[in-house]
Amino acid sequence: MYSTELMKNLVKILKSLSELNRLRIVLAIGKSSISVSEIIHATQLPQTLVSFHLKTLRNAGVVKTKRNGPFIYYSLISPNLIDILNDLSRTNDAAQRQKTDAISK
Amino acid sequence: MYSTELMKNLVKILKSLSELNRLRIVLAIGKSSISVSEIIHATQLPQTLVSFHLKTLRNAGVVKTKRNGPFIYYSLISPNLIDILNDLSRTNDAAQRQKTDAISK
DNA sequence: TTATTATATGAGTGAATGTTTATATGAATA
DNA sequence: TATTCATATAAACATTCACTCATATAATAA
Repeated sequence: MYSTELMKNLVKILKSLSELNRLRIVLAIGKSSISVSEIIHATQLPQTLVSFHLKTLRNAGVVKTKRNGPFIYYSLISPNLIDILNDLSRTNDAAQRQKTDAISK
Repeated sequence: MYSTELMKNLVKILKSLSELNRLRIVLAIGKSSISVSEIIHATQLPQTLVSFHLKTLRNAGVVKTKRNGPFIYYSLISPNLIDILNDLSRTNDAAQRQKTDAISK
């Protein structure tokens, strides 16, 4: 089904999303376009750390940038990533409940 | 939107999926239920390594087990995880094409 | 041009994580 | 019971990775 290439790509995205601060950044961006300053403000993370993580997200092909004067605006290349993350969260939530239910029987 | 708890849970799943060998294992399991031997055969990975990764997937709440004699069968707690991964892969594929297209202009 | 603001990069450090080797457990069979 | 097969665990090692600190670049304003 999946070629090695596709799988490696998938791993790259998953890895880029699988770190709390990066996930917070991605969710802060959401379906809009916000500057690094706004990301810093939203996440309360040090500037260098935000920049560092944004690089990872760029390399993974998750976000894209657009400069406007001194500001650089970040947005998701595929905004529906947000929907996918919501799906995953819901799915897992249901799974966790299932697990708990099974034990409590 | 997301509580810290939910985000940490999401990170845990994402992290469990964001490693090539674990992803291969998850995809090998797919929507069915297969024994460890079958996983080993499908992935061509050393037995200890498969066992090791299965533990991570169990801890992340991604897979569940059912013993049948000497065999232990693994399946996804939420089989629709497969659909979500497909979505993510398709989404990314489209995004990559978008990026390439932009450059080739 | 100098200073200031916004953002990125590089080096260094410590912690987390994947892999291997050796060993253990648990079920089935002789 | 002894042996074999299926699977799991523990320790040791190597590598990856997140974070911080210091510095660089790029745009704007004074």
